[in-house]
This record gives sequence, structure tokens and C-alpha cells, in this order.
Amino acid sequence: MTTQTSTPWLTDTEQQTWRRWLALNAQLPALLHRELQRDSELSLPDFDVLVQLTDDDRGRVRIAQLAEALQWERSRLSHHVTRMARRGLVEKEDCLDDGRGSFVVLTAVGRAAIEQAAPAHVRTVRRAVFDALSDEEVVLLGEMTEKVLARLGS
Amino acid sequence: MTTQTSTPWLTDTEQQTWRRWLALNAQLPALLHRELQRDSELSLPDFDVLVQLTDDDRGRVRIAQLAEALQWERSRLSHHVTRMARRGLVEKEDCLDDGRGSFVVLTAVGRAAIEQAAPAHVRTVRRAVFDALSDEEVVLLGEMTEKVLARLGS
DNA sequence: CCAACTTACGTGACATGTCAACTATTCCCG
DNA sequence: CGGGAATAGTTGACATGTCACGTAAGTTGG
Repeated sequence: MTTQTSTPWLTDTEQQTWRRWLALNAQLPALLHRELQRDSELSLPDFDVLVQLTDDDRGRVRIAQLAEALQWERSRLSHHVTRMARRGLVEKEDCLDDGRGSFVVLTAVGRAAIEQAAPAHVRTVRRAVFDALSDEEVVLLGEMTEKVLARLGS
Repeated sequence: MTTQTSTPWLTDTEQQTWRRWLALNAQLPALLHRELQRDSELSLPDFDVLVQLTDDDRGRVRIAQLAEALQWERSRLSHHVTRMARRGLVEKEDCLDDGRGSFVVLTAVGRAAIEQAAPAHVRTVRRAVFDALSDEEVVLLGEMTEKVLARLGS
């Protein structure tokens, strides 16, 4: 890629940071997925769904709300929930208040699965990410991601 | 998820940083992909492949080397290159030195496509990420990602 | 009340990514 | 040499994600 005067290309520092970001963005989820698969029957998306469900007292969340929390497309979630239901991890339940709506409900099997998988997963996250950073760095990283996220909204 | 004494769960700060990281990790590529699609015929993976090819003088890279640079599975790349070749963005070429190998070669069409798409893409990256951060923050972020990447290697 | 609109979700066709073979070379070493 | 192991890349079956559209239920203004 040749530098063009008309294009505000990135500085060397920015470019380096950007490339590392991209690399990390590719490798970290891959690692988490592999480790999760190795010692559980869950994929990373499965895990994310189950986390959201365990966040609710009754393990029972409306599809749209779940999609919002996960930042997933509705149809993606719909497909995924269908597959998870087939494996017994969750169930679907009609919403009485609103005839259109439905809930995704955590089953005993699903709860057991995430409770079994979570400790190792957290250890992986800690080992891969937080053990590499000082407390101040964690705070700073949190601030930076917040700033960027705020910009994405607009 | 209940905190278990046996599990080294994350501190509140860590958890907050982690959740933001995950959110950003999901939303930023999504934005880049959307914007890229809007004003070019390229997907984000297409773009990444083309960047690697333009990095080479002759726009001509061995499959394995390309997979390494992109951190992609061989077969993913193979499939993707086949599709890109069908659209005329790249071509495959046999390697004379090594009868097993082959090159992916940038075509005129591919070069035109990335040169047309790059400026807007860079602007998006700048607007979404770097405009939100100070110079020091960019440096710090680069250092952190480097540390974490280093840990992923082992 | 009812027609138009919106919202909630599902579905099917298709694009993309993964995994486990497979083919064809090249390498290594007796 | 020659034969087994490694390497380069492809392939096909399958899992996953996207997009456009469909259906049903709620909402709203005349």
C-alpha cells in the first residue's frame, strides 16, 4: 500500500497498535474457544448465551433482550437457540403477556454445563489476559475500551 | 453465576474491563465490515487478504505464508481464495520451486478494489478508534496488546 | 372497529469457517 | 537409491452466521 497524500493513513505507532489489536482480536477468542471445547461440550457462543441466562434470577430471558445483551442479530440467536435446545441446554417457552414473544430458559443440563465449564474458562482468561497486565493497566484498558465503545454508538 | 471460593473469579474492575473488551471485540469488526460493504464490494476478510498481497512487491504470496500472516487456517484461506478468484480479485499460480506449493497473486481488479476501498476504511478506523484515544493511550494500548500476545504464544 | 404500521420472532437460502480426510510432492535417512 | 515421515494445499461434510423475507400478534389513528 503506497502512502497517498490525500489519505490520512495511520502513523507508525498507530499502525503497530492497530495490527496488534487485530492479531489479538483473532487469537484470543480462538484460544478461549479451543480451551473451552477441550474440557467441555460448549462452544464460545454457547457459553456467552449461558452466561446471560445465569445472570437472570430465573434463568429466563426474552429473545430480543438476549440478542441486545449479546449484540447478536435476532436470527443468529434464533438459530443458535434452536441448536442449543436440541442439545438440551436451554428450552423455549411462550410469553403469556405478549403472544409474539418467547423466553429462552436455562435447563438443569445447561446450568450444570456452564457451572462445570466456567472455572477453567475464567482461569484461561486470567492467565491469558489479566496476568499479563498490572492493576493500573487493567483500569486504563477499561477506560480506553469505554471511550471507543462510546464513539461506536454514534 | 455465584462466586465460588475455589474459583479465582475476576475482580469487579477486571470484569468490567473484560466485558467491555468483549463488547468492543464484537462491535468494532462489525462496524468495519458494514462500512466496507457499504462503499465497496469487499468484505473484511477480503480486505485483509488484499492488504497482505499489497504488502508484497509483486503482489504474490505463498498460501502458507499468507495463512501465517493472517493467522487463518489453511483450509479457510483455500476456500476464501477460491471464492476471491471466482470474483477476479486474485489468481492462483503454481510454484516452480516446489511442486506442491502455489502462489496467490493480486490481479489488476483486486488492486483497484483495495485502492478504492482503503481510504474510507482507514478513515473509519481512525474515526472509531484513534480519534478516541490520546497519543499516550495509543502507545499504552500497543504495549498491553503486545504483552498479552506474547503470553498467547506460550 | 379496522386498516396500516410496528414489533417479535422464525425460516430458508446462502456465505463463511472448521474439521478431518485426502493427494501430491518433498525431505530425511538408512 | 528407496521408503517412511513431513509438508503444501485441496476437498467435502458439516457447523455457524447473514440476509431477506414471512407470519403472527400487538398498536395506533381515523
